Amino acid sequence: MSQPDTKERILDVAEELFARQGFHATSLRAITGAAEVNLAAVNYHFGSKEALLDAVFERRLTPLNRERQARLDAVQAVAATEGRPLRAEEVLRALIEPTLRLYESGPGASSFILLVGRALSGSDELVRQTFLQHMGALFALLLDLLGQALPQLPRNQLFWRLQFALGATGHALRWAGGGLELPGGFTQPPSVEELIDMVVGFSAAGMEAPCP
Amino acid sequence: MSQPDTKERILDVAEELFARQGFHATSLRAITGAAEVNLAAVNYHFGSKEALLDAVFERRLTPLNRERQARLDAVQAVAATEGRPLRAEEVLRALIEPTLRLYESGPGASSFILLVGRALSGSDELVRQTFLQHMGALFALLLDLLGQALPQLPRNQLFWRLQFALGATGHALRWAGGGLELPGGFTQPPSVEELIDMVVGFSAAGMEAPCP
DNA sequence: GCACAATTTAAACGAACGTTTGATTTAATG
DNA sequence: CATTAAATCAAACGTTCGTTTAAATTGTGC
Repeated sequence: MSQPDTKERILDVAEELFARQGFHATSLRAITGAAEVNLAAVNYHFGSKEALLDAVFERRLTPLNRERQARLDAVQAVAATEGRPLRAEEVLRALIEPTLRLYESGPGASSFILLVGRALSGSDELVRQTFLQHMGALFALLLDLLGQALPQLPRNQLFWRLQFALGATGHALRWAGGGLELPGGFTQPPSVEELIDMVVGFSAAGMEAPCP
Repeated sequence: MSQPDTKERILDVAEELFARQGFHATSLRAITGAAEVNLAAVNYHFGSKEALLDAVFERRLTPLNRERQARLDAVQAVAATEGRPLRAEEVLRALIEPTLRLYESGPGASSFILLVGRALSGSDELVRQTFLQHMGALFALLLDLLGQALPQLPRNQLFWRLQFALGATGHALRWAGGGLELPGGFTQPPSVEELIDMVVGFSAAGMEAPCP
């Protein structure tokens, strides 16, 4: 018999299958089968399949958002004591780095990274809405801080460039989470460090592009 | 009775529903119901649901890729006659602009734009594979041209930056296709022209960022 | 050890899915 | 008009889905 904690085992398997196959394409029978629990366990412990999705996000996103908030606070504090304006690069890094660093916290985390990447892309509206619900007001704060870092950029341009940065980041998360296969296999995947530097550098340069 | 062309009506509806709800979440009954044709019509005319997805991509992507190829050829020719190296901005524009300009070709095209945006994000592996199959060797050509435009950039960096650019572009396509709702609604959607300029400008700046 | 709640189990529910069938209608051809 | 192929149709196929039920099992407090 496996470990006794049925809820955790269900969460682990659901996280992986929701990420790799999508929410709709994953059946409760596939989840409970892989988790070696009874089919009815999901409805007993979580209530429904949708509530299970919510619990998958909740488990990881609560501590992750706490860390993101702390890093954004720290970035603001450092800029204030140094008497300089915020830099777009450090704001983006405070958002992106904790997410990709989840990769180092265990084998199951890469599935969650992939799930976030796919939630960002909004292919499944239910997954995207559940994700955004857990993100709360973080996007508004992000927009505000980037507005301070790029005061010369019109609000409209700022909003869309942030969207593009999120699009690039989501793509990076999907790669890092193993959700996309390398075409031709001619390029080896980078380390987490390198990927963070690349996507932050790319996004920061895009946001700081001269206004056309 | 409606128009006689059953196949076209099925393609139109399938394009819209596959884009808005996803491939797995769209049933043949929903498609045939909205198209006002018999349930068996899909299997009769296309063979299967998967073959229908293939036909949806085929109808738009064949002429679209012809135009993309022509524009990439033109960009190379102009740079050659002017005796200067390629610019990343014009290469990216040759790829992105024809796609987003589909928006002006009719009301149904926005659904296809959304579908491409979601295929790029790879949330449904079957949709992504079908899409990539129709894209053929275009990605390899793109990588080659961008390598000419940015000769100082290591091949690895180039590959990943192109991925980020595709991620940003995919996000723009999903917005333009109406697949994502504006949060808070505080920003009005831009025109197609503006969106093209913004995403091309963002991506080109990201690709040309100094090597860290 | 007994009563009681929490959990797990096997089985079944109705609904929806993609696909197939065979009859029927429509269109085209000589 | 008669014949034949193409297209449409209603109906059913077997499968899988999320959810529910009620009995069986396990764990807990007295």
